[in-house]
Amino acid sequence: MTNKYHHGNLRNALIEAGVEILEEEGNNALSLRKVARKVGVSHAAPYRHFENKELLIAAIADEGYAKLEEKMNSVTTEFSDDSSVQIIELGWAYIHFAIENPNHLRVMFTDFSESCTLETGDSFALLVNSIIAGQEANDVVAGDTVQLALALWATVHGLSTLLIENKIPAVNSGTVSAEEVARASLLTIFNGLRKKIT
Amino acid sequence: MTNKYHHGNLRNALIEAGVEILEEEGNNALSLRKVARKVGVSHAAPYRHFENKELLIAAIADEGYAKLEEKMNSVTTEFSDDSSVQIIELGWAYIHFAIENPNHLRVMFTDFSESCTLETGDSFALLVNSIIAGQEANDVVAGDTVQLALALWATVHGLSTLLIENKIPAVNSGTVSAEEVARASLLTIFNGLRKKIT
DNA sequence: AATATAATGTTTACGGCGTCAACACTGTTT
DNA sequence: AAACAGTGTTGACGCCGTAAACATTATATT
Repeated sequence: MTNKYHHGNLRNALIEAGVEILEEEGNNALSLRKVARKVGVSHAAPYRHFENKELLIAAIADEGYAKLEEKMNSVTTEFSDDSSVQIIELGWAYIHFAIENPNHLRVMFTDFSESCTLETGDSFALLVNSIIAGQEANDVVAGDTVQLALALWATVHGLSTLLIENKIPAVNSGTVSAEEVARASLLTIFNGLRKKIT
Repeated sequence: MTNKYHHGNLRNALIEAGVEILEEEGNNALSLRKVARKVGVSHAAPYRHFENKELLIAAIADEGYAKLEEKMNSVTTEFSDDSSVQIIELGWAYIHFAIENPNHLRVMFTDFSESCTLETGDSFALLVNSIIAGQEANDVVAGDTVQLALALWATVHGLSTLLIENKIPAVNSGTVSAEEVARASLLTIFNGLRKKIT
């Protein structure tokens, strides 16, 4: 075990090293050889655990989905008493994750593996449940819940990518913060989906 | 111009070849050397016109912004008599462009050059103007017009990326078409921004 | 028109990359 | 104890981005 010809947990070590390189040096710097070097293993060793580079990246993406889901889970319980607040905070959690881990999010949504989708995972279910709760509380408008969730997800995801790709000039120039833009947009969209309380 | 030297219009030829490789073989296949080969020029020739690969890609991205803007321009005039329809069709034009040129859109929003943003270009202005028209027609809710436009843009952009990255299972499985999902989501969001006419 | 100069293209070279095949070590099964 | 499957190493291949030195041609200067 301590003799390092056989590493022991190489697969996980490679994923972890990959995540670190991704976050510290960016997408372009992520190479199989660099990951191997970081773990202290020969350049071909990763091939015993990943058929090719794309599959290592897919595993890194999975790590991201898990991290995001964990975060959204904790937000769900934290704001469980008000479904409207919960929906907004779920959106902000997603965007905040993107801002803090831009390269990780990019990988999660650049990967070809169609198996990895948020909608098939549990994170999307959290959003759907929040909306159902909102509808039951007679606050969120009636309608196809999944359709509402998909539209909201698109908004949240769009804000995330626009922010991390620096496509919003007002944020780039420092006029407003990313969070301000994100929350304002979320409220703009979400208020339209609420029953007007006049 | 001073472009008629050895090859002729090499700079533009490189961009055009790059766009073709991008659309036919995908992002990963786009290399400076392949572009040079396609144009029939030595592998170092591109360096007389682009300082590095990233700048060629930036030029390709600019090409995409121009194409998208052209499309949105024609939609604007085509649906100039109804601002609500106009807004929806602008959104659909954007998403349709993404679906037809997924790799091009990816490049437009993966590029680091912060100079290229839709909001500083004319396309965003088209959307803003449509919303102003909607507000003047007393159909779209009052409020910060740019804020409304940004939120709508985020939704449209989010739908575009989710669709081209195959992140919507119902579309992947063929249950519904991309256009159906896109239009339904657009209407869901947009109806919330309209004054309720009951 | 002759020549100088700047613009453009080529060749050669370097190190990094993804991947493969052949080989080496190790833990497990027989 | 021997065979085997799993895991890691070494070396090789061709492709890549990039840089330097060189070659050619268009334009400017005389």
